[in-house]
Amino acid sequence: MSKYNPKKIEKKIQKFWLKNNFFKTKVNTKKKKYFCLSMIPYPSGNLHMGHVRNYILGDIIARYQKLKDKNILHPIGWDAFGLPAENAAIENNLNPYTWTVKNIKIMKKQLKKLGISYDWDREIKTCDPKYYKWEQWLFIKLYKKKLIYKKRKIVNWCNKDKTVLANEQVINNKCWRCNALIKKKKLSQWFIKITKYADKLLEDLKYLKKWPPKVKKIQKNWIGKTKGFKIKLNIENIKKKLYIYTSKINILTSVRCISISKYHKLIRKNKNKKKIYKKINLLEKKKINNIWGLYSKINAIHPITKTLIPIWITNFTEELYNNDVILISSKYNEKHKIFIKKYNINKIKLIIKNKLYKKRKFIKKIKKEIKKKIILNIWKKKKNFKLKDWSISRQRYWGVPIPIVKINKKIQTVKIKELPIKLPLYKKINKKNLNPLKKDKFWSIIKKKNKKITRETDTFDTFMESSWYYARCTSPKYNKKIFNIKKANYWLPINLYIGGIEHATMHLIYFRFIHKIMKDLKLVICNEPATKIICQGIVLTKTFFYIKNNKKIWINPDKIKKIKNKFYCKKNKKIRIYYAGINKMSKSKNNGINPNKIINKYGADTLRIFIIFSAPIEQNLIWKEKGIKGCFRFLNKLWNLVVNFKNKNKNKYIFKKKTKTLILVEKKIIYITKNMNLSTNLNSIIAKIMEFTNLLIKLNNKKINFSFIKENIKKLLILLYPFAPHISYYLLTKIYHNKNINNDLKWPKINKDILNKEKYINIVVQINGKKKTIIKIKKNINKKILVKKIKKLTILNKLKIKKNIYIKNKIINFVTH
RNA sequence: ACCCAGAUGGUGAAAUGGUAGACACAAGGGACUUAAAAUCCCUCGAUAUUAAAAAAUCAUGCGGGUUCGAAUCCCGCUCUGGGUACCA
Repeated sequence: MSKYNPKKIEKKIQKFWLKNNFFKTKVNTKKKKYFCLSMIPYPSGNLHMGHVRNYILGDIIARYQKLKDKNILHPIGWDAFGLPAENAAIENNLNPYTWTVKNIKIMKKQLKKLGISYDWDREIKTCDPKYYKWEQWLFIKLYKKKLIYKKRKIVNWCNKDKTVLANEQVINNKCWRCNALIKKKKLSQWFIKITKYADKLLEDLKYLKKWPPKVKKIQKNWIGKTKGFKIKLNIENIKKKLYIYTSKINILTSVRCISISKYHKLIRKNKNKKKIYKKINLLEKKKINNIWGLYSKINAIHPITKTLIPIWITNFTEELYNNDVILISSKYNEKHKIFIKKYNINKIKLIIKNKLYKKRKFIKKIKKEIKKKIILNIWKKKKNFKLKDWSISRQRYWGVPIPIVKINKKIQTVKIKELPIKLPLYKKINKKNLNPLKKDKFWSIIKKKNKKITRETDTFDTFMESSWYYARCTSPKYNKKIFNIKKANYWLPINLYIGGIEHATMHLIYFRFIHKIMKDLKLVICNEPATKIICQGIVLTKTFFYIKNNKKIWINPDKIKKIKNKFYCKKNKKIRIYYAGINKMSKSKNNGINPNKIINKYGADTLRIFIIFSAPIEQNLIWKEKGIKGCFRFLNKLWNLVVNFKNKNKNKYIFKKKTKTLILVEKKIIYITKNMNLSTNLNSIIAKIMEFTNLLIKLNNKKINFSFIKENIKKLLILLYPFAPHISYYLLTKIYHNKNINNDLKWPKINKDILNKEKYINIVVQINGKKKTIIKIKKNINKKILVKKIKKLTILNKLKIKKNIYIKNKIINFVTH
């Protein structure tokens, strides 16, 4: 053994693990189970540091739980459908399949290099017909349960991606993926009734005790439950009724008008429809962002005063959100106030049933009437949710075909026998034809016995695939059913699910929802898919671009050099580089830092330690390579410690029991174990392991008891094993003189008795809460003796002590005031 | 606007009512070396005092409060980040 050469040993150890099926998922019925899952990646090209953080964290916990002697399920897969593949395919003249498969290959290699403990035989690819067959199956089941419907609705439309987006996928009125402004469009779409589960999704949040409170709060707000009243209003001169939901019923005392969307029935079925739409068009053209309204010339009748309330068409009431009918008053909402002022809408007349009142009495009277109606059960309280049904169809090619056919204009699901409906693979896809399925008449039109059958050419939202994969992971090759129910119920719920906070309202809601559906279909037993979640922070880095043909072109920070506060491209200094601030690492901004560079230079273990040590896991991390040397140095020190120790002659060591050191070590192990169980403070755990290493190096130089140090080196290497598995495993094999140390890989047991051996202890002496000195004294000493001893010290001279407070074995505070 | 989280050295950060700055990075000094790298040792929040050591005072965004004792709890403010954005 000589110098620490990570490249060599990591390769060697990885090969050994693979050869010996080290990470094969096994079930030993005597042991507990642990299902550790990191959200599967989208195969975008290269792994970047954001991925690395996610998968390393999962690996640390999975390896730790294995040391705790549990059955481990730690699977991986690829969320392989989606738009970027299509866009990249168009750009590179490939097909999405080839592009995706190529990327999976690259990223798989990188994950292997990081030494993540996956059972690769269980890998899942969502673009595999054997996988999505069961998604189509599930869809048909839901269709039959009447949880699926097709409807023309206002939807969010991204003009750049040419597709529909769910509400959850719209961020600041922009597309979550490409950041283009969203347009509202009326389109026929497939929906899944997530609203039917809204109450359950909200209620069950309280059982998720190990979920980050932040995620729960975001979900709660997103579901947005309110309790209010749905009231029926008559309309002047028209037989139709108008239903209004409001959570503040007292708004009836100050209502000025009613606002409806331009698509409301009253407008769509109006005689003057054409005229009205013409006017609306003019208004819309004028100023897009301004509030506008148009009086519909229809009036509703106030349910209590019986006076008329004008109905306005406005641009801030849309069917897409909650109701498309709302009561407008200046009292509750700033926007409404502005609207009322702008159009000078009159106050409500102080008349009830033709009787004039003074303002105060008028309000009192209305409130009384409202109460009456509630007590008489004429107006009933109703729940209302902000959550809307999930639109699951997309007008793009690279996704799961929706298993629907039209037979003579009648919509039907495909027969289960016929599944999977495979997505045809084309050599190329054309920029002008973004949904080639539509034009592929071989695929979309089937002729059977004079019947003309046409297929649905929309595909699923890719969030469908990621909503149930975790259950499939329990039996990825099972082909009789969606998954092996026995196995799913053994492994579920997920013990730890790891992913980014950005999924709080998207994936993490869909995934809970689909789980609840699967529970109702009796496919799973447990109530929630995951008992614990960690949302790791985002990895950020500097972002740069240059301009070519009036287009922003993002350039990787690796290719940039800073000279005198100006940025230059390393290859071509003439190109003007613009700095775009610090952003999330992503393919779209070309600012992903490839881990390969660091692995090649320092090894995977150093990278693993560094990314965990740099910041608390929930916190965002601005990528800086500066600290990485320190982590490499630490592993080198460890290496040298073991090498030096092994090369030394046993006989030189003096036998001496070191209780003090034992206590120090035990305290560290207790701290580390406690935090490993909670998966918290991982950065501090590394700090503790560093301290432990430094301690052993010191002791080794002092030539203390050979076997004592040997035992502690073993402990140290095991504690480090989840974080830096290669070097730890390698050094352990050297210590044990055995290549297969499987049986010795066990987390050290805590021995609290050692702590009782502690005889002397440090006590902090304070005056008025400020530290003055520290004294070493016998543990559990009597307070009176302690005070006597301290009074001998000069610090208390000339002070009038009024009282003292003693915290046992910790602190004594003398108070003078 | 509303809701949530946060603000600690030159930097990443420890400390969840009890010794503020653990563990690292960077920096400076020294040893080894022809030199570099690597390694090892020392200094490292601020202030003034001292030959030096020890000790002292001030420091956790700002202003108050509770407490023997506050980075931590409470009230008010400033800034930063995140969520929501019409149904009030």
